[in-house]
Amino acid sequence: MESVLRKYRGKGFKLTPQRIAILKFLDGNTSHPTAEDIYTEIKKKYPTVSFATVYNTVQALRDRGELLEITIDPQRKHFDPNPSAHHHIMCTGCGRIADVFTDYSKALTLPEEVTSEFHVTGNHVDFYGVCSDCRKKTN
Amino acid sequence: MESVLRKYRGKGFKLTPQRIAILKFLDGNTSHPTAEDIYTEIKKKYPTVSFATVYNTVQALRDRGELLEITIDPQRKHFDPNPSAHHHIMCTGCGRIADVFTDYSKALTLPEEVTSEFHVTGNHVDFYGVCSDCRKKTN
DNA sequence: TCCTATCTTGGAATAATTCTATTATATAGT
DNA sequence: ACTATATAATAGAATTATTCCAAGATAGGA
Ligand SMILES: [Mn+2]
Ligand SMILES: [Mn+2]
Ligand SMILES: [Zn+2]
Ligand SMILES: [Zn+2]
Repeated sequence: MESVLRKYRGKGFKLTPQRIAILKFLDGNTSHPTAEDIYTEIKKKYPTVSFATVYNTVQALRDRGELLEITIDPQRKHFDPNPSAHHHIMCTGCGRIADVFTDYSKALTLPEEVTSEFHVTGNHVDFYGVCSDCRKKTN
Repeated sequence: MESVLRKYRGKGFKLTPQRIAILKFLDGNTSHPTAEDIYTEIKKKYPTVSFATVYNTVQALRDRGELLEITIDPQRKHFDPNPSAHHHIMCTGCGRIADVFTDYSKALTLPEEVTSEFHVTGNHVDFYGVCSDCRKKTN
């Protein structure tokens, strides 16, 4: 879609072919890819693309609030092009990460001993479970 | 305390001097140390200790359910010798991680679209904020 | 079209973690 | 207390994730 690119034009964000490919790959992507996932995909069209470009681009997007770093997986970072407040569930079998769009903000209040010490700026709920595919396999 | 060691005697868990030092360091420790934090501490008494021993020991403890891996920090893993269900808040200034003992389990229900796909086994809430020390500094 | 700040790239550097082969030792069983 | 052996400690290499760097390339404003 052109709309993906329109968002970045004239904002001091250079739209190079590699970046455009990354933006298109991320646009609407709910798979929570790792840097390697992105790299592997972009490499199909731009075989000379480097990891540095992938990391540079996700950092630039993160700095603009267009992308989140997900820490749910102890092994590596995952990236999420949906920067709106939501949560995640990871399958402990295959590592797949899915979205959870429930708003828990009302319930996630903190005790006074914490709020007196911290100015709270955000929260994120990690759920863990086993997906249906993995349940079939282990059965 | 001897009680720390008593828990592991006669359970196929060898109590070597290095492990005892690690267990004592972790016992009641609420600082959520990294592997390096543990290594640095144990090295004071056992200068030849290796990272492999630290990682081997925390893995053994994790496998026994005596220790949790905390993923709240995108930079590195932290370890928590308190395996009971609780949550964390990290200061985005200094990286300090504090405990949150509120029980949110009642509120953290998942929509049917998620529960139909995942057998949920656990959850963890990450809070982010700025601690009072860091607020002073930035002011 | 030209200029230049910004980007891309390969490769090196860094950092976190895991692996491997060897040596050492805690502890169960005698 | 002694021994045997399963388990652990160690150094260092390997792996993996991520960042840094210097040199050449280019997007996009003037
Ligand atoms: Mn998401
Ligand atoms: Mn804790
Ligand atoms: Zn799965
Ligand atoms: Zn702080």
